Amino acid sequence: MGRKKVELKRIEDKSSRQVTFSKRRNGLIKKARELSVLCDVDVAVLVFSSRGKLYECANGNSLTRILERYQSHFEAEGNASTGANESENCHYEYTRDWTELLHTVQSQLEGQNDEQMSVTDLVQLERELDAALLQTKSRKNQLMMESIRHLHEKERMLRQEKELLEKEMEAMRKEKEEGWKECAIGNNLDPFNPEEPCPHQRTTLSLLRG
Amino acid sequence: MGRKKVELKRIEDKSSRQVTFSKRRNGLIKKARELSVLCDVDVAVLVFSSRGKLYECANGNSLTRILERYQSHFEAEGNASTGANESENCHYEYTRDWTELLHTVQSQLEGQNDEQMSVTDLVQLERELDAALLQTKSRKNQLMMESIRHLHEKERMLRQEKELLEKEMEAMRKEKEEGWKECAIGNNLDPFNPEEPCPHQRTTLSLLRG
DNA sequence: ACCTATTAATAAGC
DNA sequence: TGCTTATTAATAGGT
Repeated sequence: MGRKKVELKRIEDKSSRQVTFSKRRNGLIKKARELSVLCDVDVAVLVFSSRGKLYECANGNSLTRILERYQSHFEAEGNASTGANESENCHYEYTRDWTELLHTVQSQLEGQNDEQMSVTDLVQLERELDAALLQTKSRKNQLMMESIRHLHEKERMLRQEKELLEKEMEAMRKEKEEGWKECAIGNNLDPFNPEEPCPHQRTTLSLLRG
Repeated sequence: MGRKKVELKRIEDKSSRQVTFSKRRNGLIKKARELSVLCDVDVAVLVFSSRGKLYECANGNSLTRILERYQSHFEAEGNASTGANESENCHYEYTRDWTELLHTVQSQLEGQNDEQMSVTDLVQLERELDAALLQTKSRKNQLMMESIRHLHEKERMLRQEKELLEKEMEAMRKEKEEGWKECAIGNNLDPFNPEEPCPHQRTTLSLLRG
């Protein structure tokens, strides 16, 4: 889809290859996003340029995305709580750790780390990432389950209200019919309705009866 | 790029969504393959359908190898003759019966395996378990999100119904008041009620009036 | 980066 | 699913 049709083979010219890479990479990611939104599915795209070790990803469920989200979240509420209780402190500590973690991973991915990390370091890193991931997933699940529970409760309440309304309505309908009947045959007041039915009515009815 | 421009939002009609999913998934994978060939980079695409099925496209080795864990299965169960190279077999629909996997793990745990499993075997086993886990999580998420959406819709409906009932009730209340008033001042029948109000009533009223 | 002629993807319909 | 076609979207090559 350009000025010329292109063959499906490696572009030999380095510059053109780089340009095409950039354009098509963006296109691919855009399309991945569209697919995930339109069809409501999870999509991940990873692109490893052989040299620069760049990587890209699309859609919410990937590890990277989750970690990024956590990072921004952390940065957003940065000055918020000054550690009132233990659990808040704990949370703060964790997110702080994660930010560091992210930086570590990032420099890893960018190859800027000058291959400093030993296998032991990497094992440790993996453990920490696993922990972060676990916590993230746990929190996500918790929120989703809460949401579902809450919605169920809401539904229950609404059903109850509706039922009540329907009953009231039925009662009203009956009462009205009764009322008409009684009014019609000259029985003045609705015995079920203790409310004073407006003095005028009482008077008028007395007159009729008398 | 079709007969009509489409909004970037979830396609609500299930059937259209499925069709679009199928088309765009193929398109995405095609583009991924083109990018990897033209620009000589490693690309991985993972797509989890709403039912948790995994479609993937991966080429190259480096870190992508992590994602290639699924490939061995297809080489195993498909015609192995189409071996060729990795990037050729770029598109799979991954469906697997996990029962076997579980049996393997079980014998592992029970030590009945006579520690036959080599590290290589265990690596493979880990990969397969990872895959199973991924698919399971994807499916779980899908179901939870569906549930939430559904509950929201239900809530909306119930609110609407309730509103309607309240309006009806208000109308009824008004009507009733009107009715009482009219009855009281001697206007016999409810002009809004076309139903024949039982002959007896009519007779009685006539007598009263006469 | 931006610009368009051109090709490629795809929405709708069958 | 697969095919067709009117349209839109992506992008190759140029600046």
